Amino acid sequence: MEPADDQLRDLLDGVEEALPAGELERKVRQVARGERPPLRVKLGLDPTKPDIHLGHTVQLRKLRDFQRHGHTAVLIIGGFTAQVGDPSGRSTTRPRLTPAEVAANAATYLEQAGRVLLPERLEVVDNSTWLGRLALPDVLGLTAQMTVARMLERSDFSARYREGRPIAIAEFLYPLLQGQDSVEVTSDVELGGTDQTFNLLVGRDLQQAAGQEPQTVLTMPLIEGLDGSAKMSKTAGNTIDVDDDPAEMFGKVMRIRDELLVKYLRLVTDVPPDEVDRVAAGLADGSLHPGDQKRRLAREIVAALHGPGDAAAAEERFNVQFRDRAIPDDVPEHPVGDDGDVFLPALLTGAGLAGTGSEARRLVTSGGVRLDGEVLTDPTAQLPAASLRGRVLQVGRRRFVRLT
RNA sequence: GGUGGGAUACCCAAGCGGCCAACGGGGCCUGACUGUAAAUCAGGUGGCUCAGCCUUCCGAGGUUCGAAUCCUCGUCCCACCA
Repeated sequence: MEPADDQLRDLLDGVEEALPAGELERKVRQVARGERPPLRVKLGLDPTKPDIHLGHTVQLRKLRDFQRHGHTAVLIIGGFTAQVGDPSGRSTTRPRLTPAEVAANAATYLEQAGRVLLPERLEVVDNSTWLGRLALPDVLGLTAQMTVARMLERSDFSARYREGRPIAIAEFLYPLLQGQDSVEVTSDVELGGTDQTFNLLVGRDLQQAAGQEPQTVLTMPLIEGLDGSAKMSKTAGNTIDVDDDPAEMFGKVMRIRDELLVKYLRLVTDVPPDEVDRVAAGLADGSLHPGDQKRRLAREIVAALHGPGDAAAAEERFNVQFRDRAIPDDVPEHPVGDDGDVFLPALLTGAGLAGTGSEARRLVTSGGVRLDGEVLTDPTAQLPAASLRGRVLQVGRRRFVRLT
């Protein structure tokens, strides 16, 4: 184990809050002195949606930091808790998922989380293995540890309560279940987003009641999504998904707001902290151009999740499509008939470039449809099928189809 | 359990018998500008081979020449009281 100071600087980089203050330092030093085994660091992911996005990777990356320093990552797939629904930060009750949906999501989560985590010093467990076996007396025992008043101290609950929106009793149970996970895996540290603080602290209480040393709580900042305002979430539809293909991922990163650049650089890339500080200063005094730095960010992110080769290819494609405003060469194909005329709105909907004929007409009317770069103006054009073969139909700046 | 109020397009929200495919805002889409950033500006945002037609305003009936608007029943939501 390396010197504890270096390790601590690394582990605390980007961390929003470490509770209680100084506890992580103490634990890490104990490990460094050989007074205790490597730390067991817990991160829970509820497979409520099919894909992991960049927001999740903030925590996964932190978990990997611990792995790199010799600690053990305990990744909990919340097969059971996903069906309860985490109320954190929610203004409404989450829709409940079926076990089948949860199982399907869990499979993709594991694969996607694996792109960030190291394969060694990794434990993966599904909390339905123990939570699913709790009997009513066990559940009552858990609920006895928490008071309604404490639950209502949470801003998300109190806001909902005040505004008369429903809070399901199952939602009160959620933090207790998450805390029970900590008892089951005897975690020394638990990671989570800042909106998880309450849940993470409940784990401490339950561990103490079970005679365990309570876990240290480490919260990571939430990152904003593509729209720049809300936190990144599937519900808001503003995610950059781990599973996005390289070109799409590169393009999405280029679309984030400038204000988020430094935060992303710090939280979702391997760029060293000192370097991030240097970039931040350069952007502030105008010596660095945001466009260049965003390119770099996009390269870093795509390279980390797909590979350097894919990152270079994605950037090249980006240059062609947006800098040169040319037509990329790997566009999907759509067959046109052999003979007769093709009605333009039908062609657009058939190729998936418009949802309805009406929408297609509107797109043409507003000048958003191009054929080989040439703007089409007649919304009801009848085009000879033979003349379309091999040409590229385009809607807006991003959607292309090659007619064959 | 009682008494009031409400359900309008993706979201919020006007409309309260014809001028309503339905004001306004948000979001989203397209265009201009640009660094596929932000900000700004313009247009669009139910369907349909579209100067027209068709289907919409929680659901089912009804009144009327005519209903999102009035009546009846049903469903769901909210507030106050218990």
